[in-house]
Amino acid sequence: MEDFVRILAIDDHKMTTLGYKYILEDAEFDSFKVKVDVATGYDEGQKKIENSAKASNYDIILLDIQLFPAEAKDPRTGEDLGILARKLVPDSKVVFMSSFSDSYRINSICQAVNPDGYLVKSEIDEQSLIEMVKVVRTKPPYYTHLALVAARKNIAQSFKIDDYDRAILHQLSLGTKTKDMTAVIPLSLATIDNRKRSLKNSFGIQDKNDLALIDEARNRGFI
Amino acid sequence: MEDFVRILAIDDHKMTTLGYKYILEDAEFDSFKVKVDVATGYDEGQKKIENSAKASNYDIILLDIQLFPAEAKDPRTGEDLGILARKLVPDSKVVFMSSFSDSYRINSICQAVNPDGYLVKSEIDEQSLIEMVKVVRTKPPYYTHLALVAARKNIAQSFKIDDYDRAILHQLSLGTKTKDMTAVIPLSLATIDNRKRSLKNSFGIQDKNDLALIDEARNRGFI
DNA sequence: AGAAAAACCTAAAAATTATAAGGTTTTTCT
DNA sequence: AGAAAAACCTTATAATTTTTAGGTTTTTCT
Repeated sequence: MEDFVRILAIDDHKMTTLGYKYILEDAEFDSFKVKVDVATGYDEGQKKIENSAKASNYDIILLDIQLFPAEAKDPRTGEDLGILARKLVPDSKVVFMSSFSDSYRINSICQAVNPDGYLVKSEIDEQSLIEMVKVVRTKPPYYTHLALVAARKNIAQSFKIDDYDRAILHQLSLGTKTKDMTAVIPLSLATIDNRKRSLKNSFGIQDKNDLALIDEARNRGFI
Repeated sequence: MEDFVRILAIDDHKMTTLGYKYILEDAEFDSFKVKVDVATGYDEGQKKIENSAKASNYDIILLDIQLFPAEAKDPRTGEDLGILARKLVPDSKVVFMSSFSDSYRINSICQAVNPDGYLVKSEIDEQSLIEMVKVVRTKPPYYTHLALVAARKNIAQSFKIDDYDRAILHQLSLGTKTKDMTAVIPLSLATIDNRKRSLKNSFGIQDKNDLALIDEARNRGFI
């Protein structure tokens, strides 16, 4: 049996969508074949999503975030199309492809759309693109490494860690003694001390020592 | 006339130093040829720097920062060799090659050594390596793009810009209205207002509007 | 094991930053 | 051009953070 997975790829660079198309349509999947429909630009993408609501849905919608040249100042982004898709075709999986791994934007997108995938373009290659289709189809979500790191940063940052905290953690990880940090960080020893303590609190390791703090900070991706 | 530029490349991966050697010795320079001496690891590097002080100096010393495996916990880094070189052979140019573009470390290195070059390894290719030698020889310093961005960040951060400030700048750049930012940033409107004002002060554009703030933030690499 | 150093902790005063509640000026839209 | 909205600014109070000036406990070195 030959099942078809239908994908819509929206990007303002036609070459990019065609790249996705050729790679995915040529790829060998176990139990299905892929058919990729492409849309160049915001308006064409919007139309194809709207049409798909009336006819047969896409299985996966690939959305570039930046759909207008940076200098165009058009506020519409792939995020808006994602929201639209969620409303009109809730069964279609939505996957963002972005050239930036900026954690603010990833966070805002995750809150607004909760996508089934998020790929940072610099991390995409043939393998990961094919893998993404497999994962998103059966057990979403699929995040590339940088996207995951950025997303996790935001979750961790629900308690706030600022530049000073980061500098302290960084110095700790270098093995700088706390008393010598005043030379590098413009805060008093007491404050550095206080901040270390409150970091330990935030991390839930209040009665552990500096090594545990370094460990935990590394685990959470702050170092 | 065939002038020789003598270079010492120190890295704990022999393949890396050999890469530099073959690229630079094969390259065509206008008025000179290059001779690259390699040192694998900290101790060999230290010895060659010490010896060069007694005999003929190197023109350029290329230093990897990480000279021990990450898990080794040895606190000695290329930075220490840089400090040594400045003391023993002040006429040799010192250039760091680092795999991270971490702004804290770049800053600490710039303060301790004030290097004639800083290259982020992911940005190095044949052209840039050759270009680096030309620039460092005649009109240093040479910084790759990421190193420059990171270094500039630290200079700008002499007045402190924290996560909230960055979030505000980011929202501004997205075109979010100030009054709507309270939904995205956990601060009161008054505070966001205050912070925008003090950011303008810090940037020296106190009587300009939000557009000027976005511009300036972009110039300084905060957006 | 004992001394010295560093880490860890507390309390209170000083400084900074956030907020509330007003105002004025500028921009935007019809 | 005029109304409405948003941006911009001020002042006073509340809340938080930093600093100072001491402690105690743990770690490190001889």
